[in-house]
Amino acid sequence: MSPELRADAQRNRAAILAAASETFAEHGPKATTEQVAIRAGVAVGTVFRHFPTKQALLVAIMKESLHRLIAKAAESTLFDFMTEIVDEAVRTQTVVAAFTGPQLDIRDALMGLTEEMRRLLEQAKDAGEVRSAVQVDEVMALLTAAAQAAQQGGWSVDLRRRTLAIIFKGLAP
Amino acid sequence: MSPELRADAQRNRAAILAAASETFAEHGPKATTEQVAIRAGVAVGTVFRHFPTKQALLVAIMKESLHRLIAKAAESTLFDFMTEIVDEAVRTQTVVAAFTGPQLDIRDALMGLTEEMRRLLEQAKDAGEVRSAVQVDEVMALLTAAAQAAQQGGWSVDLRRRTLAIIFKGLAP
DNA sequence: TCCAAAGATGAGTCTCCACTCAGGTTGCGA
DNA sequence: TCGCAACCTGAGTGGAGACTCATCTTTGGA
Repeated sequence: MSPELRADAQRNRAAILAAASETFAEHGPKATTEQVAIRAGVAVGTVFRHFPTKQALLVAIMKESLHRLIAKAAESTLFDFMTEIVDEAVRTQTVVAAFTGPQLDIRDALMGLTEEMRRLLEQAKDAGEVRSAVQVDEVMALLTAAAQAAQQGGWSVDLRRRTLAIIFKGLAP
Repeated sequence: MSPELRADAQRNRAAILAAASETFAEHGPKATTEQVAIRAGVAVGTVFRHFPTKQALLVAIMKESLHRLIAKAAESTLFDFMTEIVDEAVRTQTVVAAFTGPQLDIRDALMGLTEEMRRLLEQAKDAGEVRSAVQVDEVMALLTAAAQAAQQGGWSVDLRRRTLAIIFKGLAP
């Protein structure tokens, strides 16, 4: 589909993605393009050759974050998965940014995450761990709220566990 | 304490505070100083004469927001108060900004809010509406999380009610 | 090996915004 | 009423950060 990239271009693109992933995870979306370029061992112009805008690069990273999460959902349970996502949000700022991102591509990935949540939710209901009246949007709302606040408020592991415990009790029958 | 302001200066200061309150409530902390100045019918220089930095002005507004909330706590119950705060957060962006603000002055006001929450929490425990094991920091964490997410996610009234209902159930005995 | 096209470079442009200050205006005490 | 200190004004300064592009370098097919 894409007209083959030259070898050096491929190398640089990979380096930029890796660097952006780390940089945005660490400093959030407000990290500069130059920070990414330096970390990738490349000039700013090169970053813009591969990604037309900083936003486009960010979106690529956020999608990657979400897809990594979605992949983990397969072999998990609702409560474990929610815990994992909140923990991941504290680790990498990109996750929370993705939850708030208005970009179309991200909306799609978020929809994918929602689908997985729906599946885990049904599973939890069948196991009698969650009230049958609970809806997915409520679970997603609670999840994004906890993830966002945990990250921005610098919640300790302990506080995260206790807060989630209250939420889980709220979901239980 | 302060050396009397001239009449016009007093008028302008009041206009600036009112304008800033509306502007920041509407557009959040990223609103520009010039937007505030225009709304106050004043030149930018005047804004900076009354408040040394934009941050200082923002802090003044955020403190005001918090104190207004604290005042309402007196004649409310825990669950009603939490609902009210989340609703207010959706209305005025300043509230959420205050929850995340690292400024010292705000930390003080937040402490005041925490004290009120502690009081309402004890009251709710006595009424048998909340488990005695629940701690204030957990309640504050859940509150800020819901407020922040509701505001940034544009939660509908309905979703806010349903989400809070789950949290309340999680707090109940 | 050679060279044209693809790619890389990084100083420079552009835009936005907080903040300043020289010069004009106004309130108010004497 | 006068005079001046307190105020106000808004064009200008400085810095940050996204993005560009003329110029140089590298790749890979002939």
